[in-house]
Amino acid sequence: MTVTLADVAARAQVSPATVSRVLNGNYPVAAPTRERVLRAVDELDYVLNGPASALAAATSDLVGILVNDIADPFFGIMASAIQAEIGGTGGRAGGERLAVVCNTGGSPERELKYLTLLQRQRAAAVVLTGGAVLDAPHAAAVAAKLRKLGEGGTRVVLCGRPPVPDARAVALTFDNLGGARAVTEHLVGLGHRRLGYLAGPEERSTTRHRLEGHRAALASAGIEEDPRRTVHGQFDRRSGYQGALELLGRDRSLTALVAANDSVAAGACAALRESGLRIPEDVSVTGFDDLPVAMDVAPGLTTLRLPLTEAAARAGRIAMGREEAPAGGIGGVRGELVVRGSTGVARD
Amino acid sequence: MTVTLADVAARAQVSPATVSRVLNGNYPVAAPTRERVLRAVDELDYVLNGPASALAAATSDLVGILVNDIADPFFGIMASAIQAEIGGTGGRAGGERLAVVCNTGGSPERELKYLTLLQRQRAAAVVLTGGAVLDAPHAAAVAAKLRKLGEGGTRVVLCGRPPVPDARAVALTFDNLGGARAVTEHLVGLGHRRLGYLAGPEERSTTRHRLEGHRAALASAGIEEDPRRTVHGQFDRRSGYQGALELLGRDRSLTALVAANDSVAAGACAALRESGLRIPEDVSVTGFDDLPVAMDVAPGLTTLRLPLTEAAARAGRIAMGREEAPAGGIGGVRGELVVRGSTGVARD
DNA sequence: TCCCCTGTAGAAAGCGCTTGCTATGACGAT
DNA sequence: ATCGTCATAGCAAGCGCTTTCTACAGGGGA
Repeated sequence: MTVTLADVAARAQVSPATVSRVLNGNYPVAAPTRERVLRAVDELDYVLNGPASALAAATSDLVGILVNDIADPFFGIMASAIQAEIGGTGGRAGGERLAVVCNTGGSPERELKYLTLLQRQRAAAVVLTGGAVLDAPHAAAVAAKLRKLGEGGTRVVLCGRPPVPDARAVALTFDNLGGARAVTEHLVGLGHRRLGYLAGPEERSTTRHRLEGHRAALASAGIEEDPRRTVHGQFDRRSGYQGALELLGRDRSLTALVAANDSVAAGACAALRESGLRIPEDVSVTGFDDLPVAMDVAPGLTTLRLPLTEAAARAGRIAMGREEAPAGGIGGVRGELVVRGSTGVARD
Repeated sequence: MTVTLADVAARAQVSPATVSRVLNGNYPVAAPTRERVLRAVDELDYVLNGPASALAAATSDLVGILVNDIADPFFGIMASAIQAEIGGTGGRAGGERLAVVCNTGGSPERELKYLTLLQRQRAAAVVLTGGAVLDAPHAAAVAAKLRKLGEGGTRVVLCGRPPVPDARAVALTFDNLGGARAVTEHLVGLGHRRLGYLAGPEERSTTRHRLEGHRAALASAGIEEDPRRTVHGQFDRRSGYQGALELLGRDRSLTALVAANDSVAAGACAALRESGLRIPEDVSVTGFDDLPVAMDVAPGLTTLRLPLTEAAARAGRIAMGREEAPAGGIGGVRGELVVRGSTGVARD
């Protein structure tokens, strides 16, 4: 029924071993023989059986990319950049891996499930992107799983995620704290003293670090922290919309809204518009990440640009073994404040 | 080194066959035996070897999702919905498949490459989303590949893609033509007679069909078609921006800009704003798809809402064999016009 | 001339799992 | 008491590939 290695071997009048070697290109095969084999492969339209190959070789050409939400452009952009580095060129030796994106939906269970599935497939590498869940038991479970993956020969790379101790995993961390501080400092510099904060999901590392940066900036400006000026939600537009209404309902005198990311900020802008508040005259708004949407809201969003594409591409290269891991297995990625029209001097 | 089925069998004092059957749950195993096995699995922290299993069973639990551009929310949303249906529950029998998203970047070569890779992995199903490349040789190559996949037992589902003849593939097609006509008719109804069209990549089916719908609406309104009022580009924001400038440069008297999708429309809005033109007083703008960005541009985008999530979920279910394929293997999906602030009566 | 080295190909032993077929009790039926 | 029938469990034969080890030429160097 299906064509196998043996069929090719028969047709090319060589042994299966030789065919395998031609296909993998990691053993000397005389040129005429090679050509004969290649011709047979072509004539029979032979397709290697992946599972069999993976079983025999004890590795596969699968690379997993875990994302928290594939519908979120933040992850779409990273996944795209990683995959571009992975879907490379030629043979097991060279590259030619199947980059697969797995959507965890931010759920630790599904994250573990996917890691197990990838472990089961004996994946060549795994790249985990975005914030981690900080809940201790889950963090421990994930760490254990990553450790096992590493021991099993799977290369593990974290991109935009805190390092995992003992898990020979390379981590590229985003400077969320510093970035968030820069954003809030910008606002403070414009005279804002009453700022609302639209945070992400409570237990997420990204949420935590950005919030810390915000608070650090407030503290060093001598602004007292008021828990009623922070609301938690998801990292999406809807949460931004609802959160902004909530914050404004609690305290109409806020002059600035700091959002956990650009999608949230976009939602906040919509809420402000509908409330008849002008941006930035009445309320300034800031985002984070600098996704395309930052340019679509009017006025353009002041935000912190994260070099997502570059960082993700680097993660992909490291996962493929085409680039050195940073010293100590941990590399930091910094962002850059981009000032657009959504922020202005505070009213009053 | 690694724990195998045999280890589990030894520990549970049963044969490997029994362990396999407990794990797959498709053969009667006495309750006490089953429990003993399960306990052993747990104690040894056993993880099934996917390749070995796939080899022996001649199928795998991989489901491929092909997208043209993972960084585009259009595909992100669909991938997310498909994956949600696929990353189901329990055992080979029940569902528990590994949904993997493959980013073709719109390139036919990569599309073929991924299909081969999936064929190589003996994927259980493949879902292809979004427009197809219409170039004849490539279309034929893809069709041949899909046919082979189908013969190999892989279920093939097309979502938002034209049907492929002879390739026992289920197709869920979007009514791009009808939707585009509705959009343009809306504009014509508002008195617009000079409309620019920002099209997608030339050879893409989506581009073609939407353009046809637009032209059909113009024709039935007795508006003469002017090729200088159409520009082609990518399905992204940047193309919308540049295309709008180009179109306006050619003919400043346009009163409406019809975009191939929302991202393009968002770019066009930015271009209009920068050109000092008001939306919709000076120029009306329309999008297509109704992605989140449609609500972020100001004013909100009049667009054609496609039920992406529903359609994709359905495609996922069909791929999993959990839902009947539509009669004849082809199902149509219609959109709905959503009128927001970006369109108004034509000036003059 | 003989031997050893280098280059190339084959034989064969698995990799870890699934599954058709067979074996074994335990029962109720005859 | 005897036998057919279920319900379970084991045996063993692969699934299609990789890779170690062995075999065999041909070609120098001694």
